[in-house]
Formats: sequence, C-alpha cells, structure tokens
Amino acid sequence: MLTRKQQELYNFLLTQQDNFIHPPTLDEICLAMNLKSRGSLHKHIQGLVSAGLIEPLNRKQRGIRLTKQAIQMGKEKDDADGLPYVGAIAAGKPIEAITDIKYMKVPEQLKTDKPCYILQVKGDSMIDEGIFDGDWVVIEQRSVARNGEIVVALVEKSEATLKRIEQYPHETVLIPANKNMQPMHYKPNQVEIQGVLVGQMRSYLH
Amino acid sequence: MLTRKQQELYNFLLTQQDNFIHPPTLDEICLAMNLKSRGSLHKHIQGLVSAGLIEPLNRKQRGIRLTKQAIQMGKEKDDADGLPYVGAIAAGKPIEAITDIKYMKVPEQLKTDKPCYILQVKGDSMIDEGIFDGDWVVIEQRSVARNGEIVVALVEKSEATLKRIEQYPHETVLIPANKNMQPMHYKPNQVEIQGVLVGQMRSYLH
DNA sequence: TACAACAAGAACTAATAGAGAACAAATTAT
DNA sequence: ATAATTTGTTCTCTATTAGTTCTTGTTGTA
Repeated sequence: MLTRKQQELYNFLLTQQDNFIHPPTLDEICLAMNLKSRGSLHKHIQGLVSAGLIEPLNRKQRGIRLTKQAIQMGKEKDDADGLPYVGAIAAGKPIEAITDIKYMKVPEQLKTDKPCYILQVKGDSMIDEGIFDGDWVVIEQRSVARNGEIVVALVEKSEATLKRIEQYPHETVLIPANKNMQPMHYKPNQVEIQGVLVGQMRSYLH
Repeated sequence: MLTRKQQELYNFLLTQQDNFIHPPTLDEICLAMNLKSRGSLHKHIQGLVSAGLIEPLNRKQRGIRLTKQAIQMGKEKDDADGLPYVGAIAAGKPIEAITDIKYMKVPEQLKTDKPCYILQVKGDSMIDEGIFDGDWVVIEQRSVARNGEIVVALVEKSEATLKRIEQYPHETVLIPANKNMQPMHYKPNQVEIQGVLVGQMRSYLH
C-alpha cells in the first residue's frame, strides 16, 4: 500500500514517462514535482522499489524504470477507476486545473483505447453543437487532428479553448459553434492541439 | 448490526471512494459528511473495522480502505456495475425494446440513487436542449414529475416521447425543444410518466 | 432513570514529508 | 588515464500531516 506521495510519484511516472527521451534523473523529477531535495525523493523511490513498482536501480544513472507489473496496473486503473477529471476549460483562458483530481467512471462508448481525460466546459462557445456550460467532455490526448474535428487547442501557449478546427497549409481556423461568435484565424504555429473531443456528458440533477 | 451513523459512513465510502485520488483522511470525511470532530468519526470507523467492513488502519495515514467483503456487499446491493440499456425512444413511437439488453457504466454524477435506465434518443425533438439524435439519456424511473422537468411520457399507452412537461389540473402539455415543433396538449389521463431525465451522454467516435 | 448513540474539541503520538549536507559511484570531458 | 561533473545514496534534523485517545455534554429511547 502506497503513501500519498508515493502514489503521486507513481502517477507522474506513468503519465510522464513518454515525455522523456531517456529515463529522468532524480533532479529532473524533483523539478517537475516541485521538490527541492533529491534525498527526499529518493526515499519515495525506495518505497516504490520495495512495492515492486520500480526496477531496482543499483546506482545506475537514469535507471528509473517502472516494472511490467506497474505498467500493467496503470492500464487496468483506467478501467477500474475511470478517467481523471483534471480541470475546466473556458474560452480565452488557460485550462484551470483543479486541486483534488477526481475520477469519473465513463462508459466504454464515450472513450477510446488511447489515453483520455475529462474537462468541464465553461462558457457557451460550443452551444450549437449541443455542448453547454457545465457539461463534461472526454478528450483523447493527441497532438494532431483531422479537419472538422473538435479539439482542445492551446493558442499562443496561453489560451485553451474547445473549438472545431480547420487546418490549411498557411492558416489554422478555430470555429466556435455559436452564431454570435466568429471563427478565429491563426498561423499554424500559433495553435497547438492538446486533444480531440470523443465524448460529452451532462447532468440534469438539481 | 450497524448503527445509523455507521451505515451512513459505509454508504459514503462505497459511493464516494472513487472521487478521491488518495484515500480520504478523517478530516476530509468529516468535511464531506458535515461533522466537526475527527474523534467522533473515528469511533464510527472503529465500529466498521470490527464489523469487518474496513481494513484495520494501524495509524496508517490515508489508510481507510473498505475490505473486499464490504465492496462485494456494495456491488450486490448496487445491483450491477452499470445501468441497463433498454432501448431507443423516438418521438411518436413506443419505446423500442432491444432484444439483448446491454449495460453501460455511467458516472455517479449522471444518475441518482434511485433505479435508473438508459435510452437512446432518436429524432430531433429536443435539439434546442442539446439532446441530439443518437445521444444516450439516463432516466430515473418514476411516475410523477414536477413542472418543467424533462420526462419520458407515454401518450395514449402507445407513443413514448422525451419532452418537457407542464401539468395543470385539466391539461398536460408536452413541450418539444425544437423551434419547428409545437407543444402538444393532452388530458391528464392520456399521459403517463415513465421516468425523468437525469443525465445525457454523446459519443463523437466515427 | 438509565443507557446508548452521537457530537465536539483538546491533547497526544506516530507516520509522512521535506531540506540540506556529505559522500560515492557512474559518466563525461580533458 | 586523469580530472571534472553528474547523479544516486545515505544521513541528520525539522516540519507537517493525520490517526488515536481522552473528557465532556447532548439527545433520543426503553
């Protein structure tokens, strides 16, 4: 059974390991997890090693690897606990991360077999698509999209929005589904795709 | 036998444990259950431990875990993992029962603690409410509704529709959410309520 | 009345976590 | 090969978090 910080570290390694070309060093993990002391981190790593989730790294540099068992557990976890509900997305603002990440069980039909996460929609920019303020959307994590798909787009590395996308060689257009709003035109390198809409949910309670 | 408060705590842990990324602390449970004293809660936890429903937490922090037995009991009580997906509803036709009933896992947030079932929507009669053709709706099974709620209504014992309802002493009105359609007026005994809309889901795959 | 369930809060203690120093092995540069 | 640097390891000290144990008072019930 893992402690809170061990769990956090395990989650970090599960989700972030693809982002490193080489396995990360302790210092790199410290930086990413906002720690100031390698020594502290090392203790958590030892915890995961003895839990059988990290391969014993006998002084090997960049030797932090999850065991097969740990990776397997990570895949099963999505089925068991559902998808992480990570924040809210509003037109014109960066994604607002929520402090205590929750998990929602999501029907198979609303997700793909690739990594997905959930955002709550703020605002009415997709109202004509039947996506309302307060709805939850299931997003498949990827960085490319086909024209016509609805994507989470990061504009100028600062504003995140949910919009339909059209990409041309010299222009990327983000199209809101709201008669009162206009499509926005950008240069391709101004827009970064963070995921593609695969599902939507709404509660009518209270 | 459990006391009233122990039962309440057990229910809370069963339904809410997925919402915490880490197992909750006593203080977090207190907050959620509207208690002001850890000490009081602790005694209830001890009760559940000796009833065999919570793993003994020997001073472990965030160590509150239901036993396998407790989870098993919860599942049986909950009847199933998901809700029965029973058919499709289209304006103007009775509910079309599908032969092989399927089950869908549904997020806690989209259902109530009362019996619910799932229908697939056919047609555009609720399009202005953001409910599209092909969407799934979660319906709480009951036979009365408040004015303004969206209900599954059986008209003349033959046609089932999803509409907003307004009930007056001598008249029942079913209001579609589509500019191109008109509200329908009936005598109260012509309309039978089969359930109330509590959730909605849509897939954007393919 | 007597008893049990319950609530509140204070005091206490163990578990967990963090910083930093010192050191040693591994890696890279000279 | 040797030196310089990086990086994993171990340690001590300290702070924070969170479970446990009390005592006291209230409420509802047989």
